Amino acid sequence: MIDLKLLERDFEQVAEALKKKRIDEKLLLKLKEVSGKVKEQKRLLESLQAKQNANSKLFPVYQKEGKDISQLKALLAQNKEQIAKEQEALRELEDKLYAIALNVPNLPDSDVPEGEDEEHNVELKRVLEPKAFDFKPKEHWELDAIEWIDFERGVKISKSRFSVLKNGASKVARALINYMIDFNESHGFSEYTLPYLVNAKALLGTGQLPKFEDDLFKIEGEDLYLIPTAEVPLTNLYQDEIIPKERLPLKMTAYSECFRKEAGSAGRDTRGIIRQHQFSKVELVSITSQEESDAVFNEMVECASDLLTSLGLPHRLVMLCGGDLGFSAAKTIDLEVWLPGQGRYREISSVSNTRDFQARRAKIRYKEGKKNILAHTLNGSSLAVGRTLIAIMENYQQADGTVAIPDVLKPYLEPKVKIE
RNA sequence: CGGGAGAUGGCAGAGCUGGUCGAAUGCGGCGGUCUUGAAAACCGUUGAGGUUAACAGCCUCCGGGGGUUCGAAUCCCCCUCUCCCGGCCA
Repeated sequence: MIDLKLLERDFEQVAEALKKKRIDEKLLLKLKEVSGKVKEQKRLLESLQAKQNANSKLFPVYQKEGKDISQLKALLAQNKEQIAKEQEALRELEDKLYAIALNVPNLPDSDVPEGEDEEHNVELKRVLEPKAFDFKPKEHWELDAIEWIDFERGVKISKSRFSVLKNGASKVARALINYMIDFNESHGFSEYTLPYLVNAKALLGTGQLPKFEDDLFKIEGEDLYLIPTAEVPLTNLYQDEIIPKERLPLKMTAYSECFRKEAGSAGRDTRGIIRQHQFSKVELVSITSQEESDAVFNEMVECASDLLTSLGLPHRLVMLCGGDLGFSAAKTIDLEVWLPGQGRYREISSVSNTRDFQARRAKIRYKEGKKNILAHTLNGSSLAVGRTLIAIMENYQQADGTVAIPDVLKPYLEPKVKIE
């Protein structure tokens, strides 16, 4: 949630920043107005409550003195009625406030480039040269000689956009998960194993709800949803907590399956396993003080980039422009891996700093001296496992249709499995 | 899924015959005295959010929601969660 005090104090700054995310100033004006009304209503209600409290305390005194209390009683009964009325009014205003406020995205950082969509993202750097093939590289779903992915049977037992890995793909995917987690641990992230089902409060905390309910799989009759990313359980581990500052930054990593309805993705990436309803991912989440979030952000980007480099996968870093930035993010750097079959770079990781946006929703704070301060939360895919698998398949494919294995993965595939 | 007990401040744990209770006490934390230093002992301090120039005052919060009352942590109803017993199960 955005800072309503900032909105009140410096409307121009907020409006200017959110222009990058194409948020209409009118909406913000409305928000400011409602926020002001809430405050005013609260003041009114509180003065009535103060009166009620003060007068109620007179009862034991009057009784001791043997005074008549009937008049006082009548007075307070009347006041009570008014309190109920004003309380109802306040509730309505607050509902209105949250209905707007929870749907306003985070403010982009000042260094986020302007732009409509992904066309305007800014490439920061490229790492590793794509290697030259002396044959025409195939796309991953064309490498059918090795029988690594079974699309038809995945659909048969579930529905479209579900698939089955087998043979070498299963082995490599599992090796990747272990490798990534070990890699992250060596960079100071500690490992967690988490629930794949979380409640609405958690999803509200990280910003998936209330606005993006359509993208989530919900369990019927329960207050539970399948997680769209481990970011949700990981970040919310600390919801409603006040963390001593000395314990920051908290750096966490977790493997999980991710589940997304991808309601708006019809027709895109329908072939292969680029875009699935279920996919594996190793995630990074950090909770930091306000001062150190930039430094940790860079560490996370570097961690993901180095991981790709260690796997020998050419990739580039891209700074998202305002229009392409996610709802909760103040700043995002995507890592795009080179897919020779497609002949282009495709997103494989995305690292975001949400500043205090999620922390305000989830009430994640830290204590500095006597003060409680909203933390900064950051998240990033270490790497999406399925897409990494694709990248390995396409970048390491041989002329005969088999796939070589990156050296760093080999220890994770012992005892040797036959990969072909 | 059935039966029983419970949910209070960082933790433990009183209060629950309704009224100066945001809440005793212990532990922990912080500050101090003492000490070469530390421990012990002693003194003080120590929940969160909002309003505000203000750590003055005021309001809200004793799992969540609703009710009774002038007044509720305390009484009533609903929900959720936790623990114990049984059932089922990896």
